[in-house]
Amino acid sequence: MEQTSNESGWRGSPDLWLGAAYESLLESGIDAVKIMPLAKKLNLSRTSFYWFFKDREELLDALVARWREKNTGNLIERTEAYAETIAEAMLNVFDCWLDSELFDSKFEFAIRSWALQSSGILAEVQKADQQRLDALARMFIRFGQDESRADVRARTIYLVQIGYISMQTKEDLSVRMKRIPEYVEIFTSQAPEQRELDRFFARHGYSG
Amino acid sequence: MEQTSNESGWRGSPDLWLGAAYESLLESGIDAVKIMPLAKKLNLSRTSFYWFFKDREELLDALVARWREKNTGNLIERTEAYAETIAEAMLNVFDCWLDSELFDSKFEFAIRSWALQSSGILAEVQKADQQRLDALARMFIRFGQDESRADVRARTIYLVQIGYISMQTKEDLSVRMKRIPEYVEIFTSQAPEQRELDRFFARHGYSG
DNA sequence: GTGAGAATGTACATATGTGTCAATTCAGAG
DNA sequence: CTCTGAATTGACACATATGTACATTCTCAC
Repeated sequence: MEQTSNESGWRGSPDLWLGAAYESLLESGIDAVKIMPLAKKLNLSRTSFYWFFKDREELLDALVARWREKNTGNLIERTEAYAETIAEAMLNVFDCWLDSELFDSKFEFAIRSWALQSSGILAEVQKADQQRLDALARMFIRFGQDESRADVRARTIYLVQIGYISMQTKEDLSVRMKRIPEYVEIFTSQAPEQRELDRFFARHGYSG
Repeated sequence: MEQTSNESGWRGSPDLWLGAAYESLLESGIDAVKIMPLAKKLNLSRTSFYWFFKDREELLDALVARWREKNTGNLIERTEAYAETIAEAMLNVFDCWLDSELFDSKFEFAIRSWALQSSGILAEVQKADQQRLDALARMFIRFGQDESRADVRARTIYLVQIGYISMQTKEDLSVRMKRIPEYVEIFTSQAPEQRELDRFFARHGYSG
């Protein structure tokens, strides 16, 4: 139910409204992020919203900022993590797809859907895509792939994940884990070592 | 500007409204498919809509039906087309991603975004995903892959395409064509023959 | 406790959307 | 030419949204 920054006796706060906006965005898309429904959800008078935000626009901007800061940063960080082999590096990136602390898939999907109706958001999304693709390609190059190969492989990995998000599948951890070795092999042309897999499974609390 | 079934002297028709709805859906998402804006777009009185459709609901249903009939059918058909090698079969499927007559990517994306806010649509989309994935897996099995491998590869191909759609990239034909051989190799572990590529390029009016 | 100002609430003006109904227009058959 | 019913329209009732102005309440520091 999201109830941050409520130390002071006041009921509302920018974060409270932003949190409610976030939830509505994920559940029903940007057109559901309206002040009246949010007020009802928070049991606050609609107009008190305007004490914290100039208008709806300002709330939406805050929402985009939140997304920008979370998803792209962590992904790039994972592409740069220490790894001995390309297979291990790949598994580092997979961390993002399994840990919602690192990458918020539902948020990502909601933002991309929003991009359909706003060219400003579309530009944001495409900037993020480029940054992420570049980071992935750098990873392949670091492990000795030539540039064109690195580019297509970076794309493949990234597209699979975006596709996965867009499918909105709710799968069991074990189902997804079973596919991991095969994915690593497809994306890197190199099967992961058992110890690499074990390390990966362990950090996601899965016992193969 | 879409102006089908206008033989009779009347200005409106169910198809005219449906066409306008389709355009608005693709441009701005399902929440933009409202009767008032459509009427403005068509220069018709808002209320004449109700002569052809019971209500907005009925229009949206017609929109989903249109999608269902187009995209899934053609994709499955391409997975079953004649091919001598798995690489050639793969290229048959790629036809869909390059020919908007076979697969309407923007339509697909708009429907998937809609699924975010409607559980009915989500169910439709997930049924379509399953049918398409099954067809792709059957293709790999036909060429001798074991079931688990076929499943992951089918997924990879499909997810890449859904991801591509979700990225909403507008790329040059030549840029995409250059990546084709590499994709075939990643997805099938088999490089395509030059003659296979040539046949593919030819049917998409591209001279390598 | 009291005052300042942070936070909330009520009332108003305005815009956009849905759907019904009764009146009207219009194309084509007879 | 005129009748008929297909297609169109404007007026109405209603719901939901935004944002402003002003009054009110509540919390905390003093």
